[in-house]
Amino acid sequence: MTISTRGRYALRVLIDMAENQRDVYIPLKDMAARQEISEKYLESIIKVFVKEQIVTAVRGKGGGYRLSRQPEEISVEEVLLLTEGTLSPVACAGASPSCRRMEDCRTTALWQGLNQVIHEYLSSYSIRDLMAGAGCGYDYII
Amino acid sequence: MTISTRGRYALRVLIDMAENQRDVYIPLKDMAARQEISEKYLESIIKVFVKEQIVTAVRGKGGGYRLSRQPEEISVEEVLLLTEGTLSPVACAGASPSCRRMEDCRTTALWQGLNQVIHEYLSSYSIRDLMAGAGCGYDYII
DNA sequence: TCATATTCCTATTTATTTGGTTGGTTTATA
DNA sequence: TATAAACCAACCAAATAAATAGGAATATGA
Repeated sequence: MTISTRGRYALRVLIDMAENQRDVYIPLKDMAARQEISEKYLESIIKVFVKEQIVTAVRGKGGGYRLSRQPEEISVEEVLLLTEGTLSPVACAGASPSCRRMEDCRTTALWQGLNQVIHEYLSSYSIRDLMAGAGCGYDYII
Repeated sequence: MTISTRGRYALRVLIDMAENQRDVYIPLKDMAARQEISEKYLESIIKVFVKEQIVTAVRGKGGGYRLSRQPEEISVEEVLLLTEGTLSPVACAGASPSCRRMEDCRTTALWQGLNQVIHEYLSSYSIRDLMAGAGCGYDYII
């Protein structure tokens, strides 16, 4: 039951983009250095966000990446769904449950409930909430 | 972010034990057949519950397994912790967080919060709650 | 114009975890 | 004393995660 490096790195790099957003594009290289993540690996992670138009990319010298939306318009759940595929802890509580034991399974509702609390929690946070200085006097949400 | 078959099978077999508990011991074979799980694999899963004295085992002919405690005294969280090792979705929110980036990491609190909601949810359910006929008029919790 | 800096693309590699299987030994009972 | 049960220690195969490699396309600015 873990969130993979892909998801964690994705979040970190989107926060990095949000915090360093000026009117320029930020080269992957810079973010990889700041976040101490391999450039090539990060590249493969960021790809899907470009495709989903959460991030805008510009090629060539002077190019780089920037967020296409405001940080508060990007939810943590959305980010993790794109990297992890699903956030459901078990297949039977996911988008298309399929298990021939479901009918007399005692645990289906348990998993669906777990799914629900995870969904509620993760959808309640945006990239903005994770940026330095956000919320409640701490640097972090509490 | 998934609960492995080990955890799911463990829950199912403990529920099976609870539902079929008379004054006799239940052979692994019977439960494996009812739950459609390989005997040998189930054996390797059940081992830890015997060790932790959640289940009592009796060897030899006429032997088998039974719960050592009442179903309401066994929480779902406890069961899953024993099979999954940890329920923390990321290492930095687990029992012994260790990441040299923690100090200026923006996501630590997010993961700790997620950990917390999962903990609260899973610790609120016992094996009893998952048995057929438990709670609220449905066969399942809702 | 052309070296340089960037993203984009496809494939390959390596490590780890998951989900088992094999082949027994030991223990108790009817 | 045959049989049915739990116990034990390896081993294995497939899938997934976590990168790495090597370049092609594209834009800039010196």
